[in-house]
Amino acid sequence: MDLASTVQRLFAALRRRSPPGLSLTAASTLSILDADGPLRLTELASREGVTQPAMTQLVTRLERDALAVRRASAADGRVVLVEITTAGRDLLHHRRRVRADAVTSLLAQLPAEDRKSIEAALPALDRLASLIS
Amino acid sequence: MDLASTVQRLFAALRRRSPPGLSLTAASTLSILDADGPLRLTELASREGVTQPAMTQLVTRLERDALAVRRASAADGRVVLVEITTAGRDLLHHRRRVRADAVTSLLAQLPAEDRKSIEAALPALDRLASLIS
DNA sequence: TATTGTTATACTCTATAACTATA
DNA sequence: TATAGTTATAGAGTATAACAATA
Repeated sequence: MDLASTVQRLFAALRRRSPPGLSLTAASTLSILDADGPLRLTELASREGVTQPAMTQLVTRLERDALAVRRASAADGRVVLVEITTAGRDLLHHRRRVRADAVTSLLAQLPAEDRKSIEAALPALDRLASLIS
Repeated sequence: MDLASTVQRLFAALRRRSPPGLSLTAASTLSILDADGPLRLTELASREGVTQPAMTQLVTRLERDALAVRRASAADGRVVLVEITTAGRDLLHHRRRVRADAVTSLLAQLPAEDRKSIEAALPALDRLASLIS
């Protein structure tokens, strides 16, 4: 029983219950844009750990779906600033709510002591995630 | 701070540090074959939560890479039995070891009480994962 | 007819290499 | 020349629909 396998199993399960229409990377990128405002494409690619061409295409899809827009930088003509739209924000928040509800209802099926230990470990797991990023 | 987001962040981080050469679904499918022996293609698809055509293609890739083989069923001529090879088993175990080592070295960077609470929650998280599948 | 699996087709997502535009 | 981003190309991975073989 190791943490990596457990995380993988949990994630695979979550993914299967996620509403479709937004890939993992797309959702994660929207989260960053939601939290940290307009960002350069290169900065986004670096934060997501994907290549610049991959981010170009992802942003193109997000823009096609009206979830984000490209803007020019006044300071540097080469730079593209990516910004989340209201529709993007709405979709993101809706997905989060749906997913959180699903997890909550699953947790409710566990014994109380299991819930308690998971809840107690959450801040530590969060710090672990921050450590890795 | 919710569990779903934390799991997603942990998984994204793990994925980025995973050695290449085996996708998430490929690794997960090999795990099933490793643990539960030769299985029918339909059974594999159902356990992975993917469609039958998707599993056909995945098994074709695994077979091409010599990680699994197709076998005929003596009892039913329609059935394909998928079996992990020694090379598949070796690769799987190697990946697990590499990943477990990475997680261990990361956990070592956390305060002792964080490690303790994560360790304490692991069985509960495992049960949660089983619940979802 | 029902079940098992494959093939055909299309889309997302990713990478590397080559390119364009701006600094 | 260096940097920011795009385009070209290729491959993995997924889905739905249509098909072939076996039961």
